Amino acid sequence: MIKLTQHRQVILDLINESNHHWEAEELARTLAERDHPIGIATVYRGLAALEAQGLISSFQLADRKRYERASKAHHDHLICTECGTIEEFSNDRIEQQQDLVAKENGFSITGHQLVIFGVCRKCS
Amino acid sequence: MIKLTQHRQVILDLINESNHHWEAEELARTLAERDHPIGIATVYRGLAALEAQGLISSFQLADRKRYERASKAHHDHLICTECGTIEEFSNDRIEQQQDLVAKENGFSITGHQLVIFGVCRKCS
DNA sequence: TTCTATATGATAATGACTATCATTACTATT
DNA sequence: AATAGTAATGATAGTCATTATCATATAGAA
Repeated sequence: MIKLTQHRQVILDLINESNHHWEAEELARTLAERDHPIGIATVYRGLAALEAQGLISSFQLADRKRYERASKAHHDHLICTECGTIEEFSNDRIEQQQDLVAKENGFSITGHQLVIFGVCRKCS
Repeated sequence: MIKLTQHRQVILDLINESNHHWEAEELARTLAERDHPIGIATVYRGLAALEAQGLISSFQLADRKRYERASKAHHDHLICTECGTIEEFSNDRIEQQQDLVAKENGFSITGHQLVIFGVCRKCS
């Protein structure tokens, strides 16, 4: 049984403070800055445990994982290729078409990852 | 100026032989089996060069990149979480909605990555 | 208090990928 | 044919995100 230990609670609280998309190393650094250092291996294990319990979500961006609150409504991401800004969006038509595509291909859908890349307003 | 050297041509030919989604190490191994060993660093550099020239495309799946022919029509991927099968699909409505979502958020779209996860027909 | 199970931290290890550098290959020029 | 310049190559060291290992600490049940 996966425990929600104090360390994990602290990680979860930090993630739940905002809509930020956290990298593991970023979390470890921020916790250290707040006088709550947690070993990087413990952060990784904690993130895995929290995700397994459905308390946070993650998505892969290039070669590293980003973590965010699971309590947000389902959404996908827009990423600016200039400044790295991540914005969220939700689009029911896309969701419906994804379900349709899965069915048409004989797949029983379990999830998806959609990232749209572009240049944001500020970087244009 | 990026050259299309013999090594790179061999890599390109292998990728163009099929619709397969190749990992770098897989390419190196297959070339070695065909008595055409290419150093892994050379494979990586070759893949980067071929992609820069628009001759192949890639997408990131978990912690590693997959490479495929660029001559395919644009498509996205369905991946079976049981057996790992990758299938391709194209859906104009999703493409259109992505453009709309980008515009609505003030983004000038440059690309996207969409992966739908599920369980395929065979693994149900 | 004791015992058991799990978490933790530090660090070594892993694996995908890249940098370095001596050497080789390619191509243009003479 | 020889030479020069440029880039590619291969081997391997290095980088970095992540995980495995192991000694120790902690939590909770009995």
